[in-house]
Amino acid sequence: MGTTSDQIAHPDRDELELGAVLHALSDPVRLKIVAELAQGEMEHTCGSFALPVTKSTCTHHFKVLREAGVIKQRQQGTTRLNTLRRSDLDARFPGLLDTILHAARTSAGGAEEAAASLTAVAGTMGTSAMRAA
Amino acid sequence: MGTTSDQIAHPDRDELELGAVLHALSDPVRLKIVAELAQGEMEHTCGSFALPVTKSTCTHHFKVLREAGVIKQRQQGTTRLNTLRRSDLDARFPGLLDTILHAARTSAGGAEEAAASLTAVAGTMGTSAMRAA
DNA sequence: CAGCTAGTTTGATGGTTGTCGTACAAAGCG
DNA sequence: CGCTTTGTACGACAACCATCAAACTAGCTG
Repeated sequence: MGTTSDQIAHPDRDELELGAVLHALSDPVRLKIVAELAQGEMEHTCGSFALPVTKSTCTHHFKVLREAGVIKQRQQGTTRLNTLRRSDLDARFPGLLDTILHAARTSAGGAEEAAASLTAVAGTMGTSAMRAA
Repeated sequence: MGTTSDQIAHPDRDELELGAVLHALSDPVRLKIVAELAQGEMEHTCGSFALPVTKSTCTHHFKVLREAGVIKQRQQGTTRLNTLRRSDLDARFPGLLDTILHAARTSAGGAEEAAASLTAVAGTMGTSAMRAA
C-alpha cells in the first residue's frame, strides 16, 4: 500500500448499475445522506451528517454509496469530502435521482404524513425548504 | 394457514414505503418480473415468466414484491394472477416506477448497450417529469 | 512533542436475504 | 378416482448486511 497516489475507488459512469443504486438508496440512513447531500452542491464531510449510527457504520454506508456510484469521495487532510454524482447519475438513469429524492421528501418520517405529503407534492419543487434547525 | 377465505395480504396505498419498494426493485429477478409485468396491463401468472430460479424462489420473490406493494396477486384456481399496482405506486411516488423501468430498460442485460440506451433516452422521456398541475 | 480530531480497519454479532429441495394443497383433466 | 399442473409452506443454508466497539492512522494544533 505504499502508493501515495491512493485515489479512492469510484466506478466509472458507464459502470453504474441500477440494482446497486437502488439497493444503496433503499437504506434509510443512506437515503438520508443522499437527501442531505442533494440540497446544495457543496461538499459535505462525513461528520456533518446527524446520523443515528456510529462512525464505523457511517464509514460503511459511505462506502456503499461510493461503490454504487452515488457519491464521490475526496480526501482532504483527515476529512473526506462527499459530493453527489448527480450528473453521472442523471446521464445514466435520467430522472431517477430526482424522483427518488422527491419521493423521499414527501413520504419520509412516519406513515401518518399523508396530508403533509400532499401539500409537499403540490408545492415543493427542487429547492429544499426543510431544514432541521 | 389453511383458512380458505385467506385473501392475500396487500399493503394499503398509504402504507407503501419507499425503502421497501426500492429494495424490492433492487433485485435483478424481481426487477425483471416488474419490467415484464409493466408491458401490457394484463394479468400474468407466476409461471409465465422465464426466470432462472426454482418455483420456491419464485414464490419468495413474488411475496417480496407483493408485501412491498409493487404488485397485486389474485388467486384464480390453482394459478395466481399478478398485476402491477401502477396507480398506487404513481399516486404515492410520482414518476418512480416509470423512471426505474426506463432505467432498467436502457441498461438491462449486458453492459454494451450504449446505442440502444441513447435512442431510448431520447425517445421516451416525458412521463417521469414532476407533475405540477 | 502531545493531544485532539476525522475517519478507517478489523473483528464480531445478530438479523435478513436469496436460493434450493422436499413436502404439501388445490384445481382440473384423463 | 388418480395424475398432472400451479403454486405455497417449511426448513435449511450460505451469503450478505447493518451495526457496534476497539484499535489504529493521519493530519492539525496548542
